[in-house]
Amino acid sequence: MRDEIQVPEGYNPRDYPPVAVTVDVVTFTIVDDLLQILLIKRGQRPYIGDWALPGGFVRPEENLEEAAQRELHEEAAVNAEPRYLEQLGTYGTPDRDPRMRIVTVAYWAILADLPPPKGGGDAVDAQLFPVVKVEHDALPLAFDHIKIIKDSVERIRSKLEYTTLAAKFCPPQYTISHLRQVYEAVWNARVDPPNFHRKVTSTPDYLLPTGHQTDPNARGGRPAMMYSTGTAQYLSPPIPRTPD
Amino acid sequence: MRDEIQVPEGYNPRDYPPVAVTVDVVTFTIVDDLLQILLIKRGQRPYIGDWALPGGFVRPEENLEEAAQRELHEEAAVNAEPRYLEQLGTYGTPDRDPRMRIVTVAYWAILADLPPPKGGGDAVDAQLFPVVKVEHDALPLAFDHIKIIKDSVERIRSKLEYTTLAAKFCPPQYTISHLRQVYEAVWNARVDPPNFHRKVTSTPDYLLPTGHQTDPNARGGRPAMMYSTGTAQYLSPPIPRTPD
DNA sequence: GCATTTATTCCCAGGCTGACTATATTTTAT
DNA sequence: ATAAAATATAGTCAGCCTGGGAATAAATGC
Repeated sequence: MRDEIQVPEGYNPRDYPPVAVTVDVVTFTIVDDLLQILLIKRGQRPYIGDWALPGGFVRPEENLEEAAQRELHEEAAVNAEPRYLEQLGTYGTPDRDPRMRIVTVAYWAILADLPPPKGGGDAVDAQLFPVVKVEHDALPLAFDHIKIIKDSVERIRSKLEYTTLAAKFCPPQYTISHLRQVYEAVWNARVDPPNFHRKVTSTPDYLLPTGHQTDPNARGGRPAMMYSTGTAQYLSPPIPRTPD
Repeated sequence: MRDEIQVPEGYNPRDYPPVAVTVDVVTFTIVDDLLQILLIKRGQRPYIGDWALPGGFVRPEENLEEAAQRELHEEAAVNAEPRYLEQLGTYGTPDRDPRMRIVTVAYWAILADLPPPKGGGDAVDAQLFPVVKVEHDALPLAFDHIKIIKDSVERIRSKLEYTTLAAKFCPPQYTISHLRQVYEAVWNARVDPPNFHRKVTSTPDYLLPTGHQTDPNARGGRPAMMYSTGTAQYLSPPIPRTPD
């Protein structure tokens, strides 16, 4: 009961079903205390004029992850290296692209301090959108990208519970309040400052005191200690979202 | 700065890089109180004679998940439907297959009561191997399948901490001891019976008392209550693995 | 100075946890 | 039949952890 398409020993490398492989990237950043994602406006059919995730074909000699990074640079005109890049999952419903069978490997990335919405000089029409708006289906999105986005949002929200990834949104030195604002933006919920302070400082090798104080951007209030990020990858114990 | 391989509006559907898409499936079952996975012996080059995950090309009209199920049936001669099937991740290093660029979408499945090692009458040489042996690199494995297997083992071990998936290994009615043995097999560690009992019964809508008692397979000891599986998907609270 | 703001430390009652003991109910050994 | 062993399940308890808040520290704005 062998697979009919099973490849015999001396097979012709073209004897495989015509399927194309692309990558798409959900890029998260925090602007105006809101979790936002980067989308580009489609300039061609199908879904012309709709918003889509940056993405494109995987080239013959590159890794999937390399392809994701490249598309981030080329399609979204992002200069900075992503602070974090992780595979989300693969979406391959046969009719997800009307042109042909396309299987896309989705990635999600954390990019801090994304320069103000690109597209200024380039031909690239890239723009940031708050996740809360996209979640609300308030934007025309191409293909099955709404599903990819929703899956990635759930992933990052969940990962903040048990990993130290929130620090990737922060500059090299940051305060615990800054970190807390990351959590509040990603979870779109309030987090109690005293308890948050206790929790993040309880994981060893996570927040390294720099000795420096005084938040330069302070707008009143007691100056905060600044920290840099240690080697810890996981929070112990986790910081659960309140079911709210 | 557009992608050179960017597809123009009236593009030729063949203008995409030659990449093939396959699925591979890691099938978990418990035999002899050990977590085991199903592997098939390769009958052709490359890696002839080595063990590999069941898998094959995705057909033009089928979903990735459908392809995974089909390969489980065809390649591994498994009759039963998997109790659970989940995408693990996609592996696409350019040289992972020496013949051509192959991107494989890996799935993992739970299959209970897998009939004794197949291959009796079929030409399929499929066999179960304890995960502890495979983890120990005690088996010659094809391609990058050792990595896929290790990733899937970590996934299932982790998922037993916070989901009700362990019950998928059990028959329609089962005892809490049976469920505990699933945890012990998957985690390869001892679990304290009284505390386990308290923990699994604390999640609402998880274990439904059937009223029936008497474990038919009992070998001494007080008979246990039998339960069926409710609708709960997640454990609240989770049952953490002890770091050992 | 005094109100306001933010950071950080303390406090505490209640819940939960792991480790353990105790009891119930069966089979197996003698 | 009786004891011993095996298994299931209930109970105990000290210590940890948690969320909620109060208290204190240290700055700015007026």
